[in-house]
Amino acid sequence: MTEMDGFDLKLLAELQADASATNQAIGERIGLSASQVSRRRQRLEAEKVIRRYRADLDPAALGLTVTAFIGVALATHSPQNASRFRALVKAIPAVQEAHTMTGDMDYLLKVVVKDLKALGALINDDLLPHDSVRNVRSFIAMETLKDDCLLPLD
Amino acid sequence: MTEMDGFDLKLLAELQADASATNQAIGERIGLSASQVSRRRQRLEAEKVIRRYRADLDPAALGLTVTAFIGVALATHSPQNASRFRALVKAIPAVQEAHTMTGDMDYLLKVVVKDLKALGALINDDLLPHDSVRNVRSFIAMETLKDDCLLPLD
DNA sequence: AGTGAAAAACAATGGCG
DNA sequence: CGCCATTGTTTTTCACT
Repeated sequence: MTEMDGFDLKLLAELQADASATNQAIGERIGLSASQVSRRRQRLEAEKVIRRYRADLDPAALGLTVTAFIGVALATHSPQNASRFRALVKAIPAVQEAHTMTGDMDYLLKVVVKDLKALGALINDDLLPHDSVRNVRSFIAMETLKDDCLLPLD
Repeated sequence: MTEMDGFDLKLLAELQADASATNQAIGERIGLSASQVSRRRQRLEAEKVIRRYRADLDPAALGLTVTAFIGVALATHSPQNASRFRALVKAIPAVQEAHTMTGDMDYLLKVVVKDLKALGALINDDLLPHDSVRNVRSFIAMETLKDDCLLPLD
């Protein structure tokens, strides 16, 4: 992995905030020519510092009104059980994030669904019946104050 | 907000998975000409269904190795206190998400930091000393199984 | 609602200072 | 690393169905 200088960090900051800006426009803001922005960008893509480009959609506009976090405790901690649970969460599109956690819960999921009924269905029909799951505890987000997904770049 | 048809949903699914694909390539996959993809895309942008385009960066490549969730209880639930806490989390770049929650914790934050030391500093220097905060409880992600940010589009 | 072919904008290279 | 010119690609617009 190559060293990153201040220009790279500024470029990354611009790109994660708005990837639709032209190399020219970004260059003007960070003090670099368009061709240099292009070159650095290609390097950062090749190095996989930039993983991909994506459109950021508005959940509310798509009728997805409920965000919730679900803490999951597994039935046992056998490797088989863990891998079956992994497959389960990967197969559920509503699951945005899944982390294995320290502390009393084994997994923490972030889910986005249409309404509370869909959340209930997800928990009762998908999660709880699965053999690997012992129990779940859900926390519903009433309001989202911040969700910008902008990594802190020093 | 205009009605969305099957083409729009397919287009959105493509764009949130890979926004660097050309209109031509997307058109071939969803069965539309490049010019139609362009026109629909502009409409979805104008309607703010597409909020923006972002580069998805690799936290590990940037030295951000720790993801944690922090549950926060406020000292009091006065409007002033709530708005001061909002300002606080918006001012901390390490905070990726902040939600007000049902249940026993008032806020749930998702933070990404360099290491455990930085997490400790964030909690002890930024969060706890703030007058609006009563206490916090943190959960550290050991491993992230899924973090694709792809909204479920029926 | 859609296509296809122009025109305009942009990205990507290479050479040079 | 900036600048310039060139080439190839992509987006966007327009005429048409």
